[in-house]
Amino acid sequence: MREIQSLARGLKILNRLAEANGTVSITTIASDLQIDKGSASLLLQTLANYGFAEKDPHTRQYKLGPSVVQLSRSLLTKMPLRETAKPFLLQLVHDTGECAHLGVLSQGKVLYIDQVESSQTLRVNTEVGFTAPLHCTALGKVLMAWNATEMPVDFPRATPRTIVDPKMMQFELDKTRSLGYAMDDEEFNLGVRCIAAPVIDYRGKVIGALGISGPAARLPIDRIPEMAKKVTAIAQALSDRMSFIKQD
Amino acid sequence: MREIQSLARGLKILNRLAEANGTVSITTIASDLQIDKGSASLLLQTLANYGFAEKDPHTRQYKLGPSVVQLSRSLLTKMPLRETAKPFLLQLVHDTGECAHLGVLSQGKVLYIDQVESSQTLRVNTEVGFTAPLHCTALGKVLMAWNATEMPVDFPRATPRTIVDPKMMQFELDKTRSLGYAMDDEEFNLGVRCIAAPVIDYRGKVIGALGISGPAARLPIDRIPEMAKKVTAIAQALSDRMSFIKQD
DNA sequence: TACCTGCGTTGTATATTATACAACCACATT
DNA sequence: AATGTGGTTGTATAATATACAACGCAGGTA
Repeated sequence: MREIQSLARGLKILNRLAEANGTVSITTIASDLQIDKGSASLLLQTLANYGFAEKDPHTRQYKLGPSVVQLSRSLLTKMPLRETAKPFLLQLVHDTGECAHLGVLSQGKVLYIDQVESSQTLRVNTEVGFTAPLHCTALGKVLMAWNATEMPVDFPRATPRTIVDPKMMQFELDKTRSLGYAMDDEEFNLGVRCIAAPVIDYRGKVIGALGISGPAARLPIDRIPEMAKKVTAIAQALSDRMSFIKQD
Repeated sequence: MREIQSLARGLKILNRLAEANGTVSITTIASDLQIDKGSASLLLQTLANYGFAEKDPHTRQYKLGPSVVQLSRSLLTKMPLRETAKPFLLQLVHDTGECAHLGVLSQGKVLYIDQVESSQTLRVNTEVGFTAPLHCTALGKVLMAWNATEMPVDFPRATPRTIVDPKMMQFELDKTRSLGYAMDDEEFNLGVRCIAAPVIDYRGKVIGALGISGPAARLPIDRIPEMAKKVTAIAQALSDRMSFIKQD
């Protein structure tokens, strides 16, 4: 597998800009990514030429440019899974009263590609594009359970309840596969529980996961099976629908 | 201005993937962008390694990868203009009953950064990321009027009412500057009128535009001044607020 | 089934071009 | 005004992207 170095460097810079809080200086980028200051300058200029980065002419610092927003829209609007899933997410919110998510694998993480909030809260959809670790989210466990290659090497702790032992995780994934759904029991955010189930392709491949999340108080352990039934039912219905979509 | 060729090629490929409908083959990309088939293959592989492109293993075709969605979210959630503008957009929708937009300049086009739909329609925010030509949109005229460098060379016709003559456009921009707002009189979509006003920085720079759009029937010519007053009032209020934001 | 065609990948030699280094310049800070 | 930090740019070098060609694979067709 050959890789074009300068392109790879440019992409790494984009990721670096994305994880920064504000703007970033060239020297910071250069030292973080171990590349020459002058080379970094050229790469940033190129990124800026195409709108992928933007330079504040005053501070001479860089940040992400607007082109990435265009690309994102292009991807999201053409994604059959997302388009198809929308009504199912709405239905799920209606059935459970909790907010619903749709996620896919991206670079060893869960990428949230759609979300429907429960009734009262009318917050906008900024959570689209959010990424979370696989091992401490319900969506992530589902994606791991049916994509063996995607198992991360370490499981950093997010809360006291996070599963950090690989053996325990194996057990957890076995359970997920046999039950047909996964749960996140305050393993990512304290006080929040999630339940997720797989979305299956026309080829039988797990291409995504959908689920609900809510405060632990509204999702007590003894109600989990009942709620999980609703989640798996919707996921199954969506999978059935997806089986007609040949594309991709 | 030096440009890193291979990075530039990679970014061009991303744009090419974005404008495609479905997936794209390597040969198509190579011939469209006038690059060697083998080189294109390497570039695509590199893009795929970082999640910026995705290869369908079956058809061997490529499409955009999920990383762009992450980048987009990172940009949008950290954009002070967008965060600050939200309540003003909501207010504008409340005041006028029409749907409101917020846009910025990107690569010689208007990029829609946020949108609030009027009451009944509950469509999701997929229009974020949409781009339109400058010369036939109200937002675009505003951005052009106060950014002299951004004048495009040609003005392709979108509807019979599109202004295609550069002289006429100069007049239009003069009018925009003196009135403090711009209008799109069915110049982009037949039956749709828009009104937009500038959003101004703490430095006095026009950093964006906000506006409303609605069916011509609800926005007759004789009601334009009255509606424009509401738009400019909100834009002014947002500008005042933005004057406290030093960042960027 | 066998052949053919079109497409993607990969090996390799070449020279293009990215890179590192250093000098220069612009700011900001003291 | 002087000093230091950080960005840009010129230039020589060699690393590396590139083009070309050969190979392999899959799909379609006879």
